[in-house]
Amino acid sequence: MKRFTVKELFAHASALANQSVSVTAWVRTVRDSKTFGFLELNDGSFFKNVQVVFDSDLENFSDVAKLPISSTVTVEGTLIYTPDAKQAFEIRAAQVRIDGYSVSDYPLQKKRHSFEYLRSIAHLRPRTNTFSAVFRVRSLAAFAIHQFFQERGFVYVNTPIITTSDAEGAGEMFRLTTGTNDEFFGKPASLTVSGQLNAEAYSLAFGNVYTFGPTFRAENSNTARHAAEFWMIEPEMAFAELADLLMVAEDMVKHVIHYVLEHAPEEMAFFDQFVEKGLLARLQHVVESDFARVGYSEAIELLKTAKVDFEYPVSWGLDLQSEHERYLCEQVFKRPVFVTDYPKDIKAFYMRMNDDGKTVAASDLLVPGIGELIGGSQREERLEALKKRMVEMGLNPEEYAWYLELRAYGETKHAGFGLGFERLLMYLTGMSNIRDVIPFPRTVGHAEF
RNA sequence: UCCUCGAUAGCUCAGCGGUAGAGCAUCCGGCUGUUAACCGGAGGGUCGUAGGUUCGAAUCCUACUCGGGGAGCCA
Repeated sequence: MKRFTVKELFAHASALANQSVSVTAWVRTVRDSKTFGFLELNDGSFFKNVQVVFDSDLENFSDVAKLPISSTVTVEGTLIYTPDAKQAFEIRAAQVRIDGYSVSDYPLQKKRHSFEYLRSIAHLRPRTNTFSAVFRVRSLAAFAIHQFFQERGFVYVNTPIITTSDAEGAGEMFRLTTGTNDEFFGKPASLTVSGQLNAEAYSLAFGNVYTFGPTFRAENSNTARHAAEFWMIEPEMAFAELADLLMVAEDMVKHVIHYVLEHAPEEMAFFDQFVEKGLLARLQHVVESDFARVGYSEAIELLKTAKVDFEYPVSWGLDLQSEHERYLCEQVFKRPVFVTDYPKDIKAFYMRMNDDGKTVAASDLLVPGIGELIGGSQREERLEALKKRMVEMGLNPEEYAWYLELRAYGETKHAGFGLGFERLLMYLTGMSNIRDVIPFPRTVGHAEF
């Protein structure tokens, strides 16, 4: 008898009507009465469960009826097509073989659990509806990102996880040690906080490149949006200006949304119903509308004239606070918004100075509910200007010798951005805590599992 | 790191000075079409830890630990 996955059964239910099928899966729930019962099975291949009807003709009827949740069974039976019932089809069991017993203290019950509790059993939570949906979407979104860049000729570069450059300017680093006093690499080494500088080198050879890999920040952040280990996508484009970069960023976000809506409709409908009401309408709106663009200076004016009492002051030269970012994208523009041309003093040394001498060609993409999803800039390609900025910001140009050589040997304008993959997932799924979109999250004080 | 809220049964919570409760889960029984099935019964707790106030503390006070939310840092 041919064995099918649950996904295959759902895909071909009408064609398989009245045929003999076999499926091996875990028991999600059992309901029984005196002479018959129902099993709901899931084998991980599909979001929905397959319903199995079994009756007292089975020699092991009472054993099956008492199966603890998450036991493993192989069912052989006839597929009954039931398009008018709550389930599209069911399997009338001729035989239920018990492959492996679970036990009655299985921590996942047939009820809603809090996300906090599920975090404490991170090894089991992928068996729940919510996390099954989250991590399938995570997989699809990762593929969609590769697809987007590959189709546009970007070269995927694996930038190093271990780095000895001491001040990439993107936060606290984890120091690496072998446990002895020797410096394995001859000098202090750390886990990377960004692949950007390395990606720039490759963009000045291949033109368009992107990285997609893990990133580490040793910051004592305790929020729903920060983790010590997360994944980041960093495209870098030669011969490109800030405006070119923003177009790519917008197209990429839309592509990923489109892809997951098309390839995970059951999961996305589940999020819309149980995680964030209105999610599908929100994403549809994003795909169909143009992202807003506003200069930092104009954004400051909008905030100054806003009829809202902000906790933090607004004035030109200060960085935008969370409440300001939220006001801009949620109240003023009601969609994702690129804020561009920030004051040079609140941005990194490598960002390209604008002609006004006060602002740099940088942009953050702010989205409702998440805050900063993307941070990017045109890079300073002019060797002397770059050196000048490094000195002004207290960096030693000698430590960036190879980075400066990129400018010396055929300088050209180029631009890139960093996208926090988990933040994108939060935006796609409506999940509100970054710890719930990473399989085994690492945050301050937490690296279990 | 700061602010704030919280910690009571396996899970989600109520009780807020006077002998510890509910729903779900578990176990037992019933039920011929269920959909987080339903109905009946049972078992299950040194009320986060340590100290204090009080005749008496889950309840009030202090410290600590852990967790949620917000802020900063950022992606």
